Amino acid sequence: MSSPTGLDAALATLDDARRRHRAVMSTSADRAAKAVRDQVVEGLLRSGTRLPEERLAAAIGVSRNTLREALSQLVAERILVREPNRGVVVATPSVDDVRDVYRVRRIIEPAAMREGRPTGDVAALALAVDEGRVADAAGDVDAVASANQHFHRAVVALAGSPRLDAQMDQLLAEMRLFFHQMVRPDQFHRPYLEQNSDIAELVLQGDRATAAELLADYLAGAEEELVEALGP
Amino acid sequence: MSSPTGLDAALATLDDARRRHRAVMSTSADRAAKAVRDQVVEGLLRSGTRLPEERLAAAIGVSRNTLREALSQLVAERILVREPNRGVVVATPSVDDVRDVYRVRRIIEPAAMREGRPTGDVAALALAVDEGRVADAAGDVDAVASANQHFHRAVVALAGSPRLDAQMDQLLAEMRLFFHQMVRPDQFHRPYLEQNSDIAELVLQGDRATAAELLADYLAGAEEELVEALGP
DNA sequence: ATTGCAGGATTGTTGAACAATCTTTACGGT
DNA sequence: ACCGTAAAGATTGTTCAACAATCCTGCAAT
Repeated sequence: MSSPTGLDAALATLDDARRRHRAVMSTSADRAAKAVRDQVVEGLLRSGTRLPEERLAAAIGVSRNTLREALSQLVAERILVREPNRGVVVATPSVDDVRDVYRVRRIIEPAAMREGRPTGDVAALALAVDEGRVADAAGDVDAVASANQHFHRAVVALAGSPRLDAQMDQLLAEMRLFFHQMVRPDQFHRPYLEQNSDIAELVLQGDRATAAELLADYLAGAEEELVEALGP
Repeated sequence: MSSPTGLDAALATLDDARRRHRAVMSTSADRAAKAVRDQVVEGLLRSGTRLPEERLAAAIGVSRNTLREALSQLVAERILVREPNRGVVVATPSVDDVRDVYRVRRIIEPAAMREGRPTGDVAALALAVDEGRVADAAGDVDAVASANQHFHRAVVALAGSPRLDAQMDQLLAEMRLFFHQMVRPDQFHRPYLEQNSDIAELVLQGDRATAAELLADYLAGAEEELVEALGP
């Protein structure tokens, strides 16, 4: 089927490039969604703030119709909440939300770890651990938080499942909302550096079962700490 | 805080009614999304068919802008696929998709079963089993398929997790796409009636651990059968 | 057969419009 | 001063019409 010249391969490469290019550009609505999502995740848009369509659209440089599409997307991601006839508001997660997110994480993360398909990138785990160490040494609290999220994303990526990856990304975005609502989030992530390191070590040694168990305990502890820091 | 008259309760009831009313009506885009989703799930819109915005919008009785919002939602649900500058098409699931959906189901369903929170409705399981028996007795193949889906939805509902429920609904919609692409889907679901019954029995007896194990095996078998029936 | 090129169709995106609904302000009664 | 209410103003939900960019089709020319 394939030609003797390298043509087929070259064509495939070009096709890939085109696909990547389109993925980068994406639609206007996706870019708008990303813009808003980033602001929320970054903590610039706090829980409870209302988002007026007209002004927001103008700020992002997109039409109100397009923005609307973006906002619907974010509502589906549970980052925003729609209040009929009153617009969308940045979600203010309840304790129930924290418990539910952790319920899902406690199921997905250890399971993904045990799954461990060849597609899964083990090195990414170690990388995230290092990233955390560097950030901690530099005293950059936000970077430590980011590294921690990268670690957990890498854990789920071990399963090599696009659907799990997508859901994990959503859960991590929700987690950012939790953090921004904590009273004193400063030192929340730091203690987990050590545990991440232990878990990565176990995975590298091939002992996924104990790694998964450790991770489960870890998550249970983190959940309680978060509920504590959030419950009024 | 509560008044001696039943006023507070009455107000709360009215508020509930309003909320329900709004949930039923929802937005125009949500209704459009449901209309298209139903057609795909029902099998009236087959994999690969292109969906022209103008005609579709007219058919549903909604503006092109609103339809667009609905289509984006369905793309996010993986029921449709967007081909840039060429519109949306009903997704044609690959074997990889089947494997990934089952990978997620094998993780989520047994875990939800083990979770077993008080919120979870055990009776719903038995109900779905009965529904399947009735449908089978009536020789209604589609109804057997529906009952089977209700069973698995009930399994996940045992965890009492809104987020898991939402994901399961998406996965089940994707499953419908798989079925409609099978060569001979007629007798696919029937053999699972028995297994569903066994699992429900175990759960009712409180032996969730073995129920979960049985379910996991069941899912692994179903996956292979589906891949077989789909692989060209 | 393949290439090049008009012409038509469809998508991506915008802007303006309008009814329905919310919010605010101002007003008048008590 | 307090309360409810009515008018005014702002915002949302939704539609329509438009237009550039892109894709598809058929046809002619090589």
